[in-house]
Amino acid sequence: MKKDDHLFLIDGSGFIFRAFHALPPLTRKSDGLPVGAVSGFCNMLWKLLTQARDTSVGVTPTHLAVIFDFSSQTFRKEIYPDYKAHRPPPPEDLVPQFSLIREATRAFNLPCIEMEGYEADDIIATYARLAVEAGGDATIISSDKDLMQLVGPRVHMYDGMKDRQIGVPEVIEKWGVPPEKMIDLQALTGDSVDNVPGVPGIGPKTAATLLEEFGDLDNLLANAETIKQNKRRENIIASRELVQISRQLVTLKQDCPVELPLEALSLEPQDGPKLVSFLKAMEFNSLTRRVAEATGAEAQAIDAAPVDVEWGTSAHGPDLDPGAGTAPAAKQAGSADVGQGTRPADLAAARAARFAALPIDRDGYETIRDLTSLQGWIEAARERGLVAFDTETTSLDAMQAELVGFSLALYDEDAKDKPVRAAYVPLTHKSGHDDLLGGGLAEGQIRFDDALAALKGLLEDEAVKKIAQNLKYDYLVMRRHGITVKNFDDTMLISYVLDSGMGGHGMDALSEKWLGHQPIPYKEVAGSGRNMVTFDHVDIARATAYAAEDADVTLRLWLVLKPRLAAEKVTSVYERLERPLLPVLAAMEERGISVDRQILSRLSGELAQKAAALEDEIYELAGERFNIGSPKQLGDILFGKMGLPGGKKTKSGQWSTAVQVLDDLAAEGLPLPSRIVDWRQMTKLKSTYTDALPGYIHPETRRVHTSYSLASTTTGRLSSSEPNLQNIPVRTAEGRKIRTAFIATPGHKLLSADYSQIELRVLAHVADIAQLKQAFADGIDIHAMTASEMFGVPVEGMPGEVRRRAKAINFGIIYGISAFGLANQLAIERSEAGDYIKRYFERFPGIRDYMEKTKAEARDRGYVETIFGRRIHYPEIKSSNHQVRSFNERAAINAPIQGSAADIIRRAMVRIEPELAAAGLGDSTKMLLQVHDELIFEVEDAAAEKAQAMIVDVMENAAMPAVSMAVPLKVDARAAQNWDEAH
DNA sequence: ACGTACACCTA
DNA sequence: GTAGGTGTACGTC
Repeated sequence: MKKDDHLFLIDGSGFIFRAFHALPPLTRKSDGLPVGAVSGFCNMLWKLLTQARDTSVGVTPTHLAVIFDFSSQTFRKEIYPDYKAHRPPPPEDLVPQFSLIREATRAFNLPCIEMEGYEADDIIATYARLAVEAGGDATIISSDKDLMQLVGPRVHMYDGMKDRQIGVPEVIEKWGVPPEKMIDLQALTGDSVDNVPGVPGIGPKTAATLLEEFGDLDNLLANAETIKQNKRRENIIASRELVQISRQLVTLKQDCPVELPLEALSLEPQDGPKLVSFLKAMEFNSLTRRVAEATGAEAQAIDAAPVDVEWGTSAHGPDLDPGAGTAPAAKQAGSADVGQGTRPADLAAARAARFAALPIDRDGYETIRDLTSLQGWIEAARERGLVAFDTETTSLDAMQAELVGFSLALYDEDAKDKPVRAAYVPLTHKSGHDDLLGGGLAEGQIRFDDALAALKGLLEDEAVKKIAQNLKYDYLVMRRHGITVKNFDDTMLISYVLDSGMGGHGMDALSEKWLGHQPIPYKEVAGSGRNMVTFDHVDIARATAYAAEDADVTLRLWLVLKPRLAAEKVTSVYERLERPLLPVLAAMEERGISVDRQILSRLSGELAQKAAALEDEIYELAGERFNIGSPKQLGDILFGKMGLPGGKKTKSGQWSTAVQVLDDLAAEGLPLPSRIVDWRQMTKLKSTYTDALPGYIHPETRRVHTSYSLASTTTGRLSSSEPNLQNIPVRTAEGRKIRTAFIATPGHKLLSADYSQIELRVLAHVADIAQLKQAFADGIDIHAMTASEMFGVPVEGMPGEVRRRAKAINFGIIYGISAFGLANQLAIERSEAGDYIKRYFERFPGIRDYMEKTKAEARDRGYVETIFGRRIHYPEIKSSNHQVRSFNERAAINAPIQGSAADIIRRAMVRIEPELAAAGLGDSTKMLLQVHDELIFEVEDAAAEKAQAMIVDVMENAAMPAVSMAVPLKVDARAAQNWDEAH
């Protein structure tokens, strides 16, 4: 190679992925072979070979090579085992294209270079260096930022898809640093795709600023102490060592022992017939024609080349099986049950130690493909009386999900090295790919009905304990096939009872926490986004690894967690408040509630008209059109352009346009803020409710089925989602109209029963406040009583404003009051709010004592308790950060109150259905919804009165006999045609 | 496609 | 001041 020679280095691996995602899907016509990326690749190569001078590269190559990754096992994994650890498998349609692209390269008569242990980027770096040393130039065909560190006066990059040259100025423009500092920048920011660690909170912009200021990374790390921003300084200092590793990871190796010398990359003339033969085989007709014309080959006379396609696991291509080799090495095993005593605490500790040490063996999972084997597993489960169970389906929505398969796991106590074995039973996996027929059933699956019949016997067997994670989901799926799971445990609920406040209770989090094991992410099995497939299109071997692992992990979690319930004395919380609620909620979800589409549609139209009219007024008043829904644009108009007073900033420095701010401006008589507040209300109601709710109407049941989460609050409350039916508007008349769309079926009524002031009653009970207890016993207006005590105003003829303030204080107490918060709520000075609180505590010293006692308990034990023994942990209550500590203190004060109320309604919910059934109301009265202190039923007209009395009775006595409340619980109930009138 | 900020609905 | 979920805008991968 000599001066003026020009080497093109094509990043083949990068191109494959980019082409696949950027280009429309293309398949070979005759057999559906996916070839979109191959087509893009061939077109680009041809263009570069024939017209490079006419593109923005502007030169014709004299040398050219296409470089590929060999495998993901490179020297970088030795430096940092997690490097590229989270890579999902390539999309199914891309797999066969890896080998095709290599064949394409050879068909073009070009060197195809890959080296074991090195990434394509390293080889490119090496050849670029060699070319420059030989006096030539190099152009790298790629847009990957990882290669930008190589850019210099003699080395350029070219983005073939955008026809854009990338030189030193372009790198600076995009990243804010010159190419030689790209390594430092990448080390600082890290790379989430390749799993290169960086400094948290530092992105490209911050990194560039820092490098500008300190010159380079070494200098930055040496002088990190001088950085002003607290968080940033701490993060950089804490990440020092990782950043050094990251620098090694992102630095390309320019001295790979390449086999081919530069001379071997010299461009040779095309072998027309060979190339045409390949292109014909790919059925790229227009390119075939162009190449034939240019090379003088007789396209008609040339046969399509035989092409081998590698569909499965290939020696090439990155991480086709990310499951392999990523299982953590066994930790210090220690002998299995040494030290195991008979006490639950010892058992729990020994189990935790044992299973954390025992690696998970995905290769040992079995795929059950015939009924006899399944019956064998079921028999084994019966012998043990214990089996872990998990379903695989087509949807996260249990009401829509189609069963695809299920997995089982069994425990062999005596098998020291392999105590858990697991299997997957595929049922409705599809064969083949997206062909026109949609793919029939894959072979080797048990007939659906036969498998379900066998499974039904097991799941409904009271003598066999079924263990699952988040069983409510599987329970519902099985219910829809006529199976009711009996005798179960749910590891999610066990964890929730044991460790509320200590992090999530999902399987991945629990597995990581207790087993030190990361289960295969769902994304890696089914893909994500545009490429996601439903589970029935996952290859059965992969599905087995994923599904059986879930059952395996669930069983291990149960073995670790279950003994802790007794050891930590919270068994009754689990057995009385959690486990029995699961079937109750499943039934409520399965029933759903009837929502009138027409009412919502009419409301939506009304809201749209009102919003449109307001929009016109707003644009007129503002003097220009803008996006009213953008707080940023709105803030700029109000406080920038119009210069209105009273602007406050949000914590990110934007103008606040919160309703409080706008209301203040509206109170000054300004029309614009008031229109905006109205517009917000209209569009909120429209988008969140009238437009969204109809989309949740189930196609078959024609009802709306929310999903309740039993374990996503810290306090014991439920949460509702998809849709959230716990936040349907009620405060304003406009909003309440939405509730009129929730209706009873003909011949029925909706019955709403809600606890009156339940949290204040709980407070009166737990804090033992004489005046409060007396007031509730006498049925006095509690807020008026509070106001009377505090301000010495008689209850008779009390001004509304006085009562409103007392009410805000009462709520404040429940929320762990602060002067800051109360001042905000009442729009008064902080000092005035402080005075109120002081006066309140003078009148109700017992409340102050209770709060101090609760905080001390949280500090001493790390948790607080509800009156039924539910524990809520506050691991950060001793934080040295004042804000964090105060927040935890307020939450700890609130938790026993909110949580006890939540426990009471849970108890009511568990009891209500058996009571109704015993009274012969089981068929006529159905519980549908729970909204924290309210239960909504659908009841036949004739049964409404009797049901109402019974429901009120159960709810008011729900704390008994576990706790005898020092104040009565009061429940208001009403039945009507819709939820608005019933409430 | 995904995450965060903001705003706002409920108890 | 407690506990949630969702829609929109907007920035980044």
